[in-house]
Amino acid sequence: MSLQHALLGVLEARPMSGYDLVQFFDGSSGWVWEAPQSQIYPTLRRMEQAGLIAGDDEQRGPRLTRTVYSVTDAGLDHLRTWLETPGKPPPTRDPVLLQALHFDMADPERARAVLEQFIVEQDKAAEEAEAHRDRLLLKETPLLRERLSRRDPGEHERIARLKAHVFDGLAAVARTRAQWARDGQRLLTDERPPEA
Amino acid sequence: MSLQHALLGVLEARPMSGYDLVQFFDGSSGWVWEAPQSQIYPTLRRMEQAGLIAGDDEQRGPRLTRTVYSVTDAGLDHLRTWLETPGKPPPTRDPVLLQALHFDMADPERARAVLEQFIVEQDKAAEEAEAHRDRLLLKETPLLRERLSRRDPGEHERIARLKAHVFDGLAAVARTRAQWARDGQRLLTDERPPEA
DNA sequence: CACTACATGTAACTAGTTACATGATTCG
DNA sequence: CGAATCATGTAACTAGTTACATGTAGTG
Repeated sequence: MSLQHALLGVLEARPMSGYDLVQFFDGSSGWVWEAPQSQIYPTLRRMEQAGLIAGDDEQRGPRLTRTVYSVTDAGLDHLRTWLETPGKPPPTRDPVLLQALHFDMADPERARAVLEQFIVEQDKAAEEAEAHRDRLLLKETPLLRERLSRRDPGEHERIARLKAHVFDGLAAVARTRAQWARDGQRLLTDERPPEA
Repeated sequence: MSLQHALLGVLEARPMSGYDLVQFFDGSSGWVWEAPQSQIYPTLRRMEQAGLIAGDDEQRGPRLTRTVYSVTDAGLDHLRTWLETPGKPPPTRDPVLLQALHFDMADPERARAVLEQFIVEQDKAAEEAEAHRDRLLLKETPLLRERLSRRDPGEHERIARLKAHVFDGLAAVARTRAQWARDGQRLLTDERPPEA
């Protein structure tokens, strides 16, 4: 269950409440790993029981409490070990490729429209990933700043580059997929003269 | 649940038993959609109850029966409708990107090794997808031949190109990801002189 | 007769989705 | 005082994973 690793990775930058983490993973900024609110709270409690994180209760007003979680040494070990362990590839299961696989049975115009929406999504995802990559390279994002504040300044550039590279990958894949879809649109409607 | 659509898509080419479908989706040829045996049999029964497929019991020897499923008209409608319906993008949840996001906390050599295995996997996946794409273009694969046998010969070339294009996409994404990982390896170990 | 392929299932589990539910605090 | 935001949960469900379980038929 990689949600645990995702949570550890974020909490390593800065201790946060469940609510903060929900904003991070449920909202638009759940960049590399998305998760709904209903998954996060139970996971946090299981992680606390497992000793990976420690919760600290803070008073916010007379009646409202929030629990701020931070990564324990055991949690850091757990994360580091996972990080350095090659994983087996997840099964390929891509809805849009599955659709495209049978586009010969579909109305070409409707199939084009399916790809059109896909292209818009992928282009948008690529732009957002590239924008975030650039912000990381400039060390402008709040979370990266918090991370770097506890690291040797000599490492800052390398860390920023490594983080940025992930979003570069996200963008590159999205661009590749968008281009694939554009080629598909051409194939769908291409009226080529029968070959000799 | 797209497994249903995947099953309909395969059964459209040729009626098959659960066992045949298990070979197709569980084994190495589960190209675009992978699924384990334990998921396929129950799904087939649910689809039969829903009227999407019809099972025909065949005797294989005195005591062994197999059920051969074929797509019903309702199943074909269901598939076609889904095919022409744009889907919302699945949440991004990529383990290797999540690992890479925190490679600054890992031993560079171990992180390199994680990427190395990933590169080998992606290159292999790309090669296999490209080989399959080529077989499809030559109309050499058994399933495509069965499909084409019930289609107007004038359509054959277009159908083969559309199917092949899906595997082209699979390959392109795998190549992109492999290249990303290679760039990551370079970043991990790059000893650059501090900039002026 | 042993081995492989054929053929079909179940049980227990983990992960993820969708929807509902409740109340506190802050700001305008 | 109303709205947005803070804050935390639960219930019911679907999808997917891992492992176990059973027996038949064909081939050498």
